[in-house]
Amino acid sequence: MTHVLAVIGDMFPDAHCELNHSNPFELTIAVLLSAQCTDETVNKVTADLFQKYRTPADYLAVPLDELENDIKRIGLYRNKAKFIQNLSRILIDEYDGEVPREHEALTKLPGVGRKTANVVVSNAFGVPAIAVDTHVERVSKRLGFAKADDGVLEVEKKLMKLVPRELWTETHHRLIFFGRYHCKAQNPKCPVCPLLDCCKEGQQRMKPALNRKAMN
DNA sequence: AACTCGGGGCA
DNA sequence: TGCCCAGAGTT
Repeated sequence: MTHVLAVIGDMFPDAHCELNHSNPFELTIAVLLSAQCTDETVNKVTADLFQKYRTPADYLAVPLDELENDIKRIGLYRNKAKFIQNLSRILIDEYDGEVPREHEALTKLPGVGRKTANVVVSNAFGVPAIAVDTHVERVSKRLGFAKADDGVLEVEKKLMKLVPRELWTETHHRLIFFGRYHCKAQNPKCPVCPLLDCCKEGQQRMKPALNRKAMN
């Protein structure tokens, strides 16, 4: 695992959270919006969104359909608009308008699941965490850090065991970049992957190509 | 465990 | 055009 992280670190030395934000509240909104779409798409929307809405009260000051329209370029926008207004109400009523720093409290917010809470605590509050999204899950399974039928919680536990706590957040960022830009769901770059010699799945994927070579 | 939300990106 | 996607909630 240490070797793998070092290699990925060389591939993506600047791995970081790609969602544009300038405070915990904006990060929470951005991660919530990022469900099932790329960070790039989210950033296009939040560029204007964060100019118009700066506080929880701002999101409650407009009708639901206006907020829906403001995030319409993102998928699942009806759910997300509702989540944002309900979440804003709770922040005002129960947390003095601030995003709570506790993981438990975060996951109770509408639209905020385990993955979003992990991203918020690690990127906004400096608490070590490994957020397991589909990229981290896929990469972890391909590299053999988790079993194929493990759920996201199981994958998270296994990764945390393999990596010292102070490296959890960095590990999360590296695995995300590796999965997003190299070890992609479709057409992963196995032929040029520096981890091929320690990746069973990659070797398996490369076999047909080797067989074709042998035929020639 | 399966289903739903959904426009954007990519083949 | 058709397919999949940096999730979370409901049934």
